[in-house]
Amino acid sequence: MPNGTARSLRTQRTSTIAAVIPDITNPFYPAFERGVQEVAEARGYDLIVYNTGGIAEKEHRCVRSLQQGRVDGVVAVFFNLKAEDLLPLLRRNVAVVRLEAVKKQTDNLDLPLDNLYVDNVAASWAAVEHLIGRGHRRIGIIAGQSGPRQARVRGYREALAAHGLVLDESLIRDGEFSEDGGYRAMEGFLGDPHPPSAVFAADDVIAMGALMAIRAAGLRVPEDVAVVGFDDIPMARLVTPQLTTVAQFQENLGVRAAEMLLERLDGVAPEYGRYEEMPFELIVREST
Amino acid sequence: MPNGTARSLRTQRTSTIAAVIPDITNPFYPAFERGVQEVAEARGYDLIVYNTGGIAEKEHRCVRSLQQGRVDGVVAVFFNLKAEDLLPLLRRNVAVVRLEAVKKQTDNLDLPLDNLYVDNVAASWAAVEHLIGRGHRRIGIIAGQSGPRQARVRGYREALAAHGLVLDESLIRDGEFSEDGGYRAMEGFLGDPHPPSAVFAADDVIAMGALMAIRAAGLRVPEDVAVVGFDDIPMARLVTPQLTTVAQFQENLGVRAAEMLLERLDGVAPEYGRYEEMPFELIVREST
DNA sequence: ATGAAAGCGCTAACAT
DNA sequence: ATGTTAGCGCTTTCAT
Repeated sequence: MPNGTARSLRTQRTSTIAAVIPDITNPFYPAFERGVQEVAEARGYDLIVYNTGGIAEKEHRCVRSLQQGRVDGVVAVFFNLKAEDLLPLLRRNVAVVRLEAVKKQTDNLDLPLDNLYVDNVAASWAAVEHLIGRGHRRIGIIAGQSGPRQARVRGYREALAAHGLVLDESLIRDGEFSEDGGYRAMEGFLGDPHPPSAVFAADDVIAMGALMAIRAAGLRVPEDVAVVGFDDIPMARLVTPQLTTVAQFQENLGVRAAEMLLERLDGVAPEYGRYEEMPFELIVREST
Repeated sequence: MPNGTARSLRTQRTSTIAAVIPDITNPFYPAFERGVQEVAEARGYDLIVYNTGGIAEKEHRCVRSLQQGRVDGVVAVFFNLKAEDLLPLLRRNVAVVRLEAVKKQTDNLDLPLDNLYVDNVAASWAAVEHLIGRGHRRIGIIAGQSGPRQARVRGYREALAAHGLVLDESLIRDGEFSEDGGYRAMEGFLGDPHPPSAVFAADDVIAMGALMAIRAAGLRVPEDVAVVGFDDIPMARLVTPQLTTVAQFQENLGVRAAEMLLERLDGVAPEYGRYEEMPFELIVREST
């Protein structure tokens, strides 16, 4: 049985890739990781996983660790790092594919840095438009705090504007991307003199918390308050009422990201970075 | 920035450990992985993750891959491998900690192989006894197919016997550890002339499927059929009705397993393998 | 075809 | 204290 370390030193290839994600206990990521792993494994690569908590300092530490040459490439979901922060990796010839929430035009056209993204602005727009179509006029958003937050709030704003609805800034609430954050934000809404009749939760975990808060207040979904989520995590169709949400097919995302990475490692990728858009789909269930 | 590969070759240490799990998309494992990672990261170790699908052939392949000396130690949940299958790793001085479903007395007393286990027999016993205490006399089990299946069925049998209930073999159904498996098995029960009034699902994912099948049949939980699960995955308290289940605190499990591994890597573990028992707790919610 | 040897980038031992 | 060197186990080149 040959020694992999020695082989790696000699060949300058580690047969290992890294997945950098915020938090594996957020139900969005297991399927993503599995997607990455499927293709990695099929091609004989091991997978190292980093959890950054979506925290800038840990993301930086992660990049530093990856500079040690322990991996051939990395698939990453960064909430804070910019393309320039990845330069040390690229210079060391470590390939990088990022999962993004929007297409950033200015970012990295001249770097060999690939990007995959779901158009979160359009997706949020679709979610909010669905609510408007159901007759809602007073629609709140529980927005999360980082990562895709900005894109999703923007979709919300644009959808309202497009339909001539006034934007009430008090209808935009922040919370963590956690059930607790969703619960508390929803409690806040329900304590208001004019609570919204529908709420767009920036992810399904937040939506779960919102659902619980609505039930705890003795109200009904969707009759009293309608709820849309984002991500279509496995739980979404298991709760009562089943959650209307925006699917972004996380396993596919992982598969495609890993494929793009391997294409680059195989030297068959274009010289400069690609931006590849991936589909979303509004899944209408019972909560709206 | 020093080259980690060269350093590893020289020092014979990789500063990497592996977590071997069946499937990260089973909601039991993300928290376990995170527990392992917390302590690994705190001690400067990277974490490689393998998904085996609980399949014997992939578990073997995994061991072979780990023999290449890419890791210092491994935390593993094997469904098929025995202690002897791990000998190649131990001989290569790769430390191993297993998560088990029972204490196997005969297995590895003379190997430097550590084990962590939750007493699945006692835990299942507790779940079934709870059902009996609620007045149920005809109790089914949906048992899964591998891994902890055997221990959980044994707890079920022993609890029934201890309370003088006759064991009806037709009340033991297999399914995969999946929502689908649970759904189909529950459908089967409901189609019977004498369906059970309560069902013990061998894990929470199976229980989710059972819940859906009961609802689809127009019946109510717990009035028509009571359901207990196993694991206390995050979903368990989010479904309606909230699921009664046996918690085994998976993040703790991951933390302790990683600690045991690092103790061995630090040379402060006893020469021969340890069996360490971890607690479970029956969490009574609304489904029983 | 088979075999010998150089060297990947480090660290630890040793010599100065 | 500082500098030099051997060698970890492989792969690949080059010589036979």
